[in-house]
Amino acid sequence: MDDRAKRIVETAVALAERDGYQAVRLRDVAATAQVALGTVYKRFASKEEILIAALEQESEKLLAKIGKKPVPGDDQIERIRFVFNALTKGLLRRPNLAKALVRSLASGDPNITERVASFHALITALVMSALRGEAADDIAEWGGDADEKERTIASILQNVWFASFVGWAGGLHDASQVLADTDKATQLLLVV
Amino acid sequence: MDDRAKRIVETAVALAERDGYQAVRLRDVAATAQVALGTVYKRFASKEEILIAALEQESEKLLAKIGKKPVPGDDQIERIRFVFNALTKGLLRRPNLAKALVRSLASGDPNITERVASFHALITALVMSALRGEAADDIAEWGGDADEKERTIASILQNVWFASFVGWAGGLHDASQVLADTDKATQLLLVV
DNA sequence: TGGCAAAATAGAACACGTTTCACTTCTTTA
DNA sequence: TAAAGAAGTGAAACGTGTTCTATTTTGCCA
Repeated sequence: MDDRAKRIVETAVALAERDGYQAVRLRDVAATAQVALGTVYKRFASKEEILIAALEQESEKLLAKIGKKPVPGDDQIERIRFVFNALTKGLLRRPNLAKALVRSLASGDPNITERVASFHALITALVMSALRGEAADDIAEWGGDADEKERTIASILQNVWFASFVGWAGGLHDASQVLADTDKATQLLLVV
Repeated sequence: MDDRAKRIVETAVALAERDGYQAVRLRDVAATAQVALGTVYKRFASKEEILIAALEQESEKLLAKIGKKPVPGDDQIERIRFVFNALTKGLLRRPNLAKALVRSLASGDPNITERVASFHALITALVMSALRGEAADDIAEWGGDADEKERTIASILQNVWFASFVGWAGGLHDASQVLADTDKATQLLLVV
């Protein structure tokens, strides 16, 4: 990402953080990032793409923060809880931004499918690293031959977390419910 | 819902079905429904609301279709499979409409929270009726004192299904994966 | 039945995502 | 270093969701 693209994404993040999705007006983004509107569209095909790029950037930060060391916790349940807690709290620190990102994630725009998939893969890697007590950085690299059962469980938990997070974003319930939902699912799946 | 509102929703459904979310142009909806644009906005606060009303209508149809009789199947797993199969296949019959509805469901628009919640409640009722082998119509009424464990499992399965369905809508995977994901979760949760 | 309030209508107007265009400023390369 | 092409710029323009207004139609009631 070149300089201008970085400024564009940063500006979009700042605006989304302050006032949410609708406040990310591309004319404002361009003006604030000191760039012409045409330049924005040379870098990103749409508003959604800018926000997905922001998600990517935030994900990288998260991975940098918790991916280097093995996930802390004495058993699988604790480690899973740690990962989802970090993820959820990290997003909740800037709720407007989080809602905007969710909206883009769930927009169904075919142009961002690939990046949505890579976000998905990142969360899978995090959850699998928690199941194993390893560092996520190690897992992210060899996407291959994981234990089938582990992958299934990781995928289910990820789905539960995501759906519940979407529910939070839509005002269905508050943030603690997201962790509660994920936690219950974790317990039912792992205490077998 | 009065006559005009019905025509508006029907038109929106028809347009979404043919060409998806972006094809639901409110000027076209108004013209086709033989109604002025102002009338559309007197009935519905936004495009999202029209589509959510459509979802409500489709949900009622589904409930009318499979809610009267006890869910068929010899055990919980089979019955759960039946319910999600009916739901998924029903939506997939008109994939463009389904994607448009998902987009509205996940839009996070606070104005539709209540109706999103009632869709959520409907699916919960369906899943719980499958767990028990009863008719969903019976359960939908007394939302109250269900078995805690059953409610938890229903909620988890619903979340898994929804997240996977959003994944399908976003092009992450094909429709059979939605059923496969839900089915795996069902098995892991019920074979305890 | 005449009149009035509510609802509907046609159409203009506004906001913002997106596209286009004519022009200027860099960057590369011969 | 000059020419050519790539990238950037500012501004206009278009499409569509949403709002607003002036006018007409409808339904009701005294």
